[in-house]
Amino acid sequence: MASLREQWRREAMRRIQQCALDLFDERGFDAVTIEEIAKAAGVSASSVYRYFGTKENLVAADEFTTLTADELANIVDPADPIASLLQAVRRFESGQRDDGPWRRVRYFFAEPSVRLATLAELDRAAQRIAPLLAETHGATQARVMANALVFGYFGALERWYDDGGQRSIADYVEEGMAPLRRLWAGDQAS
Amino acid sequence: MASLREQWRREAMRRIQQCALDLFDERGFDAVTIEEIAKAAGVSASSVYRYFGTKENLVAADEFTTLTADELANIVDPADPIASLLQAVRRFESGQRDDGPWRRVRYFFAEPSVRLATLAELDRAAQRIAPLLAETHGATQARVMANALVFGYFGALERWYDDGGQRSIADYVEEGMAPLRRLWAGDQAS
DNA sequence: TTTCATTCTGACAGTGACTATCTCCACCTG
DNA sequence: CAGGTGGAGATAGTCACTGTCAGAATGAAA
Repeated sequence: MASLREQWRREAMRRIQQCALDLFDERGFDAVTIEEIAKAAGVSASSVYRYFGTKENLVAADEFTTLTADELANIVDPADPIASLLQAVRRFESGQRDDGPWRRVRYFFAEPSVRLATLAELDRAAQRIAPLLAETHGATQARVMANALVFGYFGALERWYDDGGQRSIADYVEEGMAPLRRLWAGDQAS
Repeated sequence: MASLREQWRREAMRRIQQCALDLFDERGFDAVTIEEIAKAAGVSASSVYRYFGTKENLVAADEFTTLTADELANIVDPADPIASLLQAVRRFESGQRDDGPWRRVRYFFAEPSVRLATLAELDRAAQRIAPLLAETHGATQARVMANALVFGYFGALERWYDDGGQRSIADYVEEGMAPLRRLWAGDQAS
């Protein structure tokens, strides 16, 4: 399954993303062109677009997006999705390369266009999560709850950023989303 | 205050938006260029950008954005913001011109780039609403709740769209956001 | 009414993100 | 190894968007 092509593709994507972040950190997001990133990573501009689609996705592209429907269903617990979220956040925080989440997440809030791309990611995530929540609620309520969950997380993440990223992200999620959690606490009893 | 210039500006914006929607309906969003819209509305392309900033905002630009901080504070009731939202939605639905909300809202969900612009609008709205909710909760919880509120509304709106826009939007908001409302029901007692 | 300052408009040129298309070469398969 | 496939690079083109500048309409002061 990990064919030679697929392997090389993953490696190229990682290299492109690293080069892009290096350049962005050095000269600012807007001042760097795709052409320069491609040259730095030793690929063509076409490939950068093939892999990432947009310039913003060089930063906003999340491992989360690549999950299959089955994997997602395994992660999300319909009875307590916020616990699932917390678990995923903790894994994300410890799983980042040496520099931690700050380097990438910084751009979510510092660069408006990247913020937008992040909102798009979350929107797509909510669309995938909503059906999983429809077991306990109706379709409309499930859709609302999925959005509340996903974008509520974004709000907590922004608070983390506004505070300078000192404490852990999970702390902010746990504190900020505690009220939302009450919404599912009732379901468990039924 | 309604100076001659301001008056003409409002009229021009309305005309540009109408021409844009006409062209979009006729030939599709992507197939229409700003230049064509400008020509149809009898203004320069520069003016279109001056007024709306982006092509997407020709559709997504909401009266909501133009509210001052004071007006917003008057609308949003921190003790029951969902009631405030419902009120605003009902006013919006009845206040639309003859064709109803469908014509514009359709693009929110049919055209991906417009959807993005709408998310950006909502994001900005949440940032403004969060401080108003901070009286009852902490800053982080207020931020999360503001996002849950605003993007939850978006979810309900999408359900309305998916169902073909037959029933009223307020119905979907009321049904879909009922669980969220419980979060503030506790505050009233205290 | 004339004059001056301000502000908005249109025109123009430029940038760069993104798309479409083609050719070519490296990988998989029989 | 031969033929098929799909992904990579190169190129040209589109168009959203920006910056700048001169000129015209506005509003106020002389």
